[in-house]
Amino acid sequence: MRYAIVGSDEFITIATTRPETILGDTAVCVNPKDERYKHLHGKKAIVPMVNREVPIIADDYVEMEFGTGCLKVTPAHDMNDFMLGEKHGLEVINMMNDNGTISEAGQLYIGMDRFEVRTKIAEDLTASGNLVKAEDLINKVGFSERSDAVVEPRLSLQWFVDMKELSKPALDHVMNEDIKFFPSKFKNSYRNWMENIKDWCISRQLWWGHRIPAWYSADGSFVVAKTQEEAIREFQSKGIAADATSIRQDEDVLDTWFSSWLWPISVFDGFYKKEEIDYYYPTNDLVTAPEIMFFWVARMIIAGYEYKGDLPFRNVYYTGIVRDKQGRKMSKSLGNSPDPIDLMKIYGADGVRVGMLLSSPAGNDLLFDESLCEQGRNFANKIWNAFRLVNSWESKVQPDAAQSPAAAVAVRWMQSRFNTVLTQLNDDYEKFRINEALMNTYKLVWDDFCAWYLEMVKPPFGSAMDKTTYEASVEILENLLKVLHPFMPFLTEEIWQFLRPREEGKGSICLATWPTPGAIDEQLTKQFDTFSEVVIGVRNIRKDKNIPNKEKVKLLVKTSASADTTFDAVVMHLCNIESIEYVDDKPGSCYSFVMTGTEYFVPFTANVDVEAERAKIQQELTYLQGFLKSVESKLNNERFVSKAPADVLEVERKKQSDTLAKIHMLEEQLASL
RNA sequence: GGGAGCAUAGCUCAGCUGGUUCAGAGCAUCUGCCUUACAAGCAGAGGGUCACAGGUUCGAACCCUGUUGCUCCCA
Repeated sequence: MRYAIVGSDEFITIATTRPETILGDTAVCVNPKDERYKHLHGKKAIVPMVNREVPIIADDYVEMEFGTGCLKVTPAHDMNDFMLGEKHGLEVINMMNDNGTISEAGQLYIGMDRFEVRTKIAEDLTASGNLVKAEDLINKVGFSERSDAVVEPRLSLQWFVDMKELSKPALDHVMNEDIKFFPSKFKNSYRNWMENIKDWCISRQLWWGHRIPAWYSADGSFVVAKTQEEAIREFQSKGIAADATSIRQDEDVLDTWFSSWLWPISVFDGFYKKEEIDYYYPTNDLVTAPEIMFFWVARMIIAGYEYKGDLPFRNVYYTGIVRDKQGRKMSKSLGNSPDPIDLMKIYGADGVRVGMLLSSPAGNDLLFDESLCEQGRNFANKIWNAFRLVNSWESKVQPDAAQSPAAAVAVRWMQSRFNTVLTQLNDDYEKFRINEALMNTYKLVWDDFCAWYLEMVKPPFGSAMDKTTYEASVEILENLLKVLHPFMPFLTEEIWQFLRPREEGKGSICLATWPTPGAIDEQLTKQFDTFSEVVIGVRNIRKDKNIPNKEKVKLLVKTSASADTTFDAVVMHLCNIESIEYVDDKPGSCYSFVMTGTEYFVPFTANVDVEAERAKIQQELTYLQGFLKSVESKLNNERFVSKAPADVLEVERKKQSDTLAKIHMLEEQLASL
């Protein structure tokens, strides 16, 4: 469109996608550096159709390369134009009604819809010779999420809360960690928001909500009051005439967060009653989504300090957002959320719960995948089967049966192991590493309890179970149920009830106390590590050499240290070994494996492939020699030796000596084959 | 436009103060097993240029700079 310049026959051309808004134009703006328009600074232009004279102003805001480099300014109908208007003291003409039709202030097309006017005004501009060119282009237009109407910026009167002073304590107390965020990375965006906080617009043009308690009198002044009667008294005390017919309440309602920010207080009815809020406030943990950190969390903290003079909660745990496999947020409107009830029918409530939690690291999104629920169900099934096994022993218990050495060490180890993991779990929870707590619980139950402990104490087919081991097993399982309970409330309750008779009405696992870690036997832990490697070593030999599990084998041990027989009974039990013998000399004709300072031998059975044995040992040798080389190159590096701390050096030297010893043993073996 | 964050195995993620074999887990994959709690299971195995390019350091997935790609929040 072209705008005539006052006092000359020159025109200035401006591009717009909303030509109807020229009815509200109050300036034309160019970039001060733009040579094309320098001579126009301070002059006036005539807005077409309404023939209003408006100033031509200069501002850096205008991009010279965009469009014609010349901007029409409509402060009432564009946010950036509004800012220009404030800066340059421009007139504001609100040319649109709130139903999207042209208002009286627009002068022309009054009462017509804005889209009709857009077409009509193009015709009229053409007729008057002011339309230079029309072209199709694609631009970004906002649509209402609910009604799908095109959003039209329009100047309106709103209520704001001055946040500057109000928000200061909320920033400080999060920065100094009086209130902790998990994960802490959210402190950064919180600080950025709080340091640049804007006043809070609290009025909304909606039908439903808390209505703004502001009242206007006939002369346009206002008061804030709880009721109409109070408002009238308030007006009268100011000497303003007011009665029920002459005053009216603001029709706007409050932003939904304006009640939510009081939630930590109002949930205890804390503005009116003392008893509950005095007991509970401040609470411990708030669990919520990071996307409402500003809307809700920040404002609850602000309100807490403002109205209670204290923090509302100590920790804020931000969960991830559940997304579908395409990465889209799961939402009701998209309909991409699976029905949890259907999932529960397939995987069980606990299975679905575990599946979700397994992959929900704090602050990261979770891409929902049904296979996670399947994993949860499998875990539940595993626990149930473990219970079935322990439970089956009840009838096999013989009071006078002696506890086997294997079971005795297994119980001691499992108790110690439980305490180790429990300590870890407590730390995980302390740091809100919920999914790690779950994974550690999962491994404690599946690997330590089911795969190792139960196998170690399981009596051979047809044998009796002794009372000591049975009772220890029940107690261990009870403790496991307690740590599982937060993740699998239903299953653990069910088993809890079956495991022992419980007192009517008082026997729920919900009422059980979280276990406290007992002693950890470090020595036993180390012995177990060796033991488990021996078991794996024997299993590998059986597998590689096709020695059936049913066939008993012998195990020979040659060790430079004194023999440690703590776990021997368990090795025999788990690997079907008829005897373990400690020998001084390397036996011939054996399969073997090596661990630090100790060699293990299983005598050849039928069908030995000596060549294959040799190749295997050679392969391991090659690897160890390469490793030794890398360690030694480090140790031969003078700069490493002189600068690295003593303990790091010590570790490297130990690696060197261990490796040398291993290589020596393997070479001997190779020679003896 | 302003701000924050992320990039490690096929997938989802750990890796906390730079230092225990050029990296761990779960799932998935592959190979063997219906071994008396569990095949929804058991025993094993393979799989990685830690986005890319520089730099600092005796030593970098980790610290610094740049590049690329992605995500979120605000206006």
